[in-house]
Amino acid sequence: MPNSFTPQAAGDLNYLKSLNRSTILSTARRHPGLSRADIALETGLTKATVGSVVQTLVERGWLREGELHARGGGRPGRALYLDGDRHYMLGAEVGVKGLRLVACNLVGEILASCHLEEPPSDPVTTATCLAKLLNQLREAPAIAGRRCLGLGVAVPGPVSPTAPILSLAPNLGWIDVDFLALLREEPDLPDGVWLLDNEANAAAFGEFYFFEGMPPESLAYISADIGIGCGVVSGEHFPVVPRGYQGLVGEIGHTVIQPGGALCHCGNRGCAETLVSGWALRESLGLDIDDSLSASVRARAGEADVQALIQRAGEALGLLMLNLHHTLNPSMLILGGSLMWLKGPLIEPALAYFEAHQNDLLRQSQSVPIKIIEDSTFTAARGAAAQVMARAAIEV
Amino acid sequence: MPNSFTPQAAGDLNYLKSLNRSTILSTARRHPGLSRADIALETGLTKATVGSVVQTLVERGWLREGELHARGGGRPGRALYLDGDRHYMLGAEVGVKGLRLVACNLVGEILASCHLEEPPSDPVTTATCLAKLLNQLREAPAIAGRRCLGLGVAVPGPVSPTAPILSLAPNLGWIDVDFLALLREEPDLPDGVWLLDNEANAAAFGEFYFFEGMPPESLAYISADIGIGCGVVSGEHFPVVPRGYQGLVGEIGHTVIQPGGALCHCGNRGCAETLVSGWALRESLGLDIDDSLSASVRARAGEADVQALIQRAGEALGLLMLNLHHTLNPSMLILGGSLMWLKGPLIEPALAYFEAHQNDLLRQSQSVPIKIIEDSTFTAARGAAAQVMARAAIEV
DNA sequence: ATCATTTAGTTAACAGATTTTACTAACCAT
DNA sequence: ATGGTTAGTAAAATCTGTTAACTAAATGAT
Repeated sequence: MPNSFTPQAAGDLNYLKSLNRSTILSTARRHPGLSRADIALETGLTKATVGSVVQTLVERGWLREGELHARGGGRPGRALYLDGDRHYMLGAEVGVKGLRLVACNLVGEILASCHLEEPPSDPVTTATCLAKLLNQLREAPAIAGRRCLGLGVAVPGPVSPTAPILSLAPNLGWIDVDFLALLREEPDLPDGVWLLDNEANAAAFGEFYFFEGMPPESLAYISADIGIGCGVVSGEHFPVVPRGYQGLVGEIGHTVIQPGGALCHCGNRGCAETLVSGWALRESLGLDIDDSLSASVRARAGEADVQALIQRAGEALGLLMLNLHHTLNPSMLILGGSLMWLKGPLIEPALAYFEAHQNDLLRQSQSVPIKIIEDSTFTAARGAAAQVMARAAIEV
Repeated sequence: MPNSFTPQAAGDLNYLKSLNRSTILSTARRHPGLSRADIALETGLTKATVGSVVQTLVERGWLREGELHARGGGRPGRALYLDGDRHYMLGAEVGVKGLRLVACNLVGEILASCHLEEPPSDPVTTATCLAKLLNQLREAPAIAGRRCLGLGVAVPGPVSPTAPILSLAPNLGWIDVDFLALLREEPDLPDGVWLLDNEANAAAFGEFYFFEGMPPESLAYISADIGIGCGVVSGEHFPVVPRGYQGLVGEIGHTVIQPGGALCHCGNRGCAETLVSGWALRESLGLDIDDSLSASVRARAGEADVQALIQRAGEALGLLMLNLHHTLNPSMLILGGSLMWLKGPLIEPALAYFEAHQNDLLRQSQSVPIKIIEDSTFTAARGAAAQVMARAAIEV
């Protein structure tokens, strides 16, 4: 059952209808090609109910009928798929280094995208700029004739769990920004579901929602960028991103892993971010925020202290993964963010540390698959779009 | 909406009925004394629905009518309360140092309790012993005439999220024990809901479910005992304990907070448990597992190195609390477990560390209330009983 | 004391959801 | 072709919460 399906727990017949519609839709999403009868079996609903619900979902452009099943026996079932042709969602990421935008369809394919490599200034200017780019994106031919389900925006900082407000983005210098309100001031933007979420949460959600193949029970997406954060998702039909009381779930960059260590910009010593983050590594290498970290590291790859620095960062990342496993215990780990451009020299020590320090609690059980996203340019933006779809799907 | 309400997401009319009944019951639990009309307002259901549901809940002994409301205006409402007189739940903790048993009623009052201070040996003997004690407990006069809702058992180790099996209890030397199956072999035990859960999870659930006054949005219960673990709960009407993929959520004792530090029994170095746990402190003081830690510490309170040891343990606990806050972000922290007998010398450094290291991410928002349970003898057992009630309540 | 007013709670008719049951559709093996 | 099997649909039945009208019980003004 969904945790975030409706704000209140009690429900009427309308609610029940909507719940079952969403469940059927979700079943079709997670198992493409099932027939009505398969879905009935899978969900526990009757053929009659599934039949009538599927009919409305097809009419409204959420599902499409595919080929006939070819398993012997009686009458073959008609395969059902999410309809990728009649809707789209907008997703955007306001990143420290620029804006990234995507439009994608119900199966997670990116229909059009755009990125502007220019650090955002103040919220108002950024909103205006983003609105302009969004409207440009909507002109893309791949989108023509589709209905827009809404807009999701990912931001580099914790978002209040009770209101769509960015509490703090240290790397942008923004505090308590109601970014969606600013966007609403802009002309010509589409209606629909509007969402704001933390960048790591959005990315995690997207990777989970649009997972190719058998989706994991849960996953954590570690976003290793200027700062380091993490988003968690779990839940079969209605994936839930735990946010915690103040939206700090997954703020692992500020967990202390080296008491008395280097001073962090948060005021504490020994935060994970002092060892592994675009911020700390640039500082150690004497780079500016705009400099390319991976290029510099590659250029100085021969220097022993640079090697040691990256090695230490990798090990810290591995330690974070281990600690994450003992606190959030996801069934899969995904590594993303611009630090992945450092590739092997960072990633290998991280994986090695993680492997080498599996303790009794873990060794018993099967190991945790780890996926690395080398280019996560649009991961968060696409994830924000996925969140829009998930929300829109419960209203249909 | 509940996360653990039913295994499948789709629902029929029966499900809807059960959902609303549970929601009404939960509303009465969380706000004792509301009238039918108040509950209707609170849940969004109509007076008619609430009226009919309340009638059956009163008939079945879950709710009782109380006094008339005294607010001016029209006809006064009739206050409703959970009925503490017609049911009871059994809760038991299989602890490293012995067995603890309680029987409690729907409002969380302990009607009868029992504890045996003798370390459990093998699972079978322990099950036999526990069954005997449970049946003794059921003879208690305070229980006479009540219906038993079931039995919850708390154990000192992770429980598989998919089956009620204790995966690993290092301090008991138990591995993959199906303790409930062993209990089922014993004669004369009552029917009803049977549950097995980790001790910290059970304690956390109980503190949340039977919270006196306005319950927090979520809470984490840190169990500081021989080992150190943590349980998390959140969810208004249907509190959920996240368990993770392998039941390791909250196994914070094995998060590494001092890389290269002392060797832990899990094989790694620098686990939190090497700094703050009954196990590590006893080892440092040269004590046996059966010795009283708090007595020894009090006896040697004058020694500087003992003071320093406890101080360091307290600081490590504070650090754990801080890291917990940045990963699980509960709205309230509860400290329990036998280490709390060390009182001020342990607790004060922990609180001081936690206060002193609030960083920007936290300082913004309101501070986190911390509650200390000095005597948590029956906390986990009562929590297990609470879990039984929660489960039974959705079936009524 | 009586009456209007207000709120609480109940009752009966209603609308809407899923299920049940029966049916038709479509394929395969004999 | 025919029987067996599975997919999907249609109509009746069942059960849910809602709506609307009612009764019940208190307050306060007359």
